[in-house]
Amino acid sequence: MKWDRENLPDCIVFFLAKAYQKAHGHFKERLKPYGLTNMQHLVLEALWYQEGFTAAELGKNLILDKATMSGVIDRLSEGGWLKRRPDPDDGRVQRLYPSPKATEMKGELIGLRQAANEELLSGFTTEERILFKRFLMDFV
Amino acid sequence: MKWDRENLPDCIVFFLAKAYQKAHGHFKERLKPYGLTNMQHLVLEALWYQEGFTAAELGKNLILDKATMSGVIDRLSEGGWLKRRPDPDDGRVQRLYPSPKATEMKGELIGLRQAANEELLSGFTTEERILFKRFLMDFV
DNA sequence: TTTAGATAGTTCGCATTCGAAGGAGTTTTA
DNA sequence: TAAAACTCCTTCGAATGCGAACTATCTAAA
Repeated sequence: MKWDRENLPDCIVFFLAKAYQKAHGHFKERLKPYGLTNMQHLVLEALWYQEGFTAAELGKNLILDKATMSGVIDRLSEGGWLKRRPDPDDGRVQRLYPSPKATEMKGELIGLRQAANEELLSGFTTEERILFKRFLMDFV
Repeated sequence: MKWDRENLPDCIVFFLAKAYQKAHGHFKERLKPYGLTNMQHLVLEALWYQEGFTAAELGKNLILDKATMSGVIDRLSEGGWLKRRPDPDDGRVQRLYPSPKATEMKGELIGLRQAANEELLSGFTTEERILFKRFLMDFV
C-alpha cells in the first residue's frame, strides 16, 4: 500500500485507522478460505483458551459492545463453529462452547494468526516491535 | 478504558483495532454536536485543503474504497456540507466543493481535531509521539 | 474508426461497530 | 415480600468498510 505522504492529515485517529485497515485486511485475506472473519477468529481463540465463556465475558475480554458481540456469536453459531448452552444457574446467561469442527482446526487457525503477525511486523526489529506494542497498549 | 492485560490476545491486529477503537470513539464524541462523523470530517478537511477534489482523488488521499467514499459523500451532501458539480471536461467526474456552512465552521472544526489529537496523545512525550507516528506510518 | 481496455461513480451484499431501547431474569433493598 | 436496581442478551438504526457487479464515459490500440 503506497500513498502520498505529503497530503496526509496529521491526525492520530487517521494513522491508527489506516494501520488497522492494513492489518485487518491482511488477516482477512488469510481467513477467507475458512469462512471466518477477524472478530470471529478472536472469539474462537478466546473459547479455546477457556470454554464456557458467556457473551458478556467475551465482550469484556475483547473490549467489544454486547450488541456487536451478539451478531458475531450469531454468525459463528450459524457457521457451526460454536454451540450455545443455557447456564443452569442463571436463566439470562448462555455459555459458549467451540464445536468439534472448531476444535479440529484449532492448531491450524492459531498458526494462521501467528503467521499473519509475523508478516505484518516483518519490517520491524524486535526492539521496535516491543516498543510499538507498548505504545498501542498504553494508548488504550 | 481499563482492561485486564492478562488474557489479551497477543496480536498486532487486535492491538491496532483497540487503539483505533479508542481514538475513533473519542473523536466521535466531540463531533456528535456537529452531526458529523469522523470520516466526514476528514473529507471536509481535505476539501478545505484543496477544493474541487473528485471522489476518486479523495479516496486515494484518504485510502478509502470508492464504494465507501460514495456513501460518505452522499451523507455530506444531504447534510449540506458540500456540493457536487460536474466536471466540464470529463462526464464521469463530479468535483466536490465545501458549502458556505462548511467554510463557516472551518476554524472551529479544525481546532476540534487538534484538540482531540492533543488529548489522545497527552500521555506521551514529544519523542514518543514522533516515534509512535513513525511506527504507524511505516506500518502502512 | 471501431473496438478493447481503463476509469469514475453507483448499487448491492455482508460484516462489523456502537448507541439506544427493550425484554427477561436475578439480586438488592426497603 | 414487594419494589427497585441491576445484569444478560437481543433488536434496531446509522455509519463504516470492502468485494463484486454494473453503467457511463473516456482513452488507446488495432
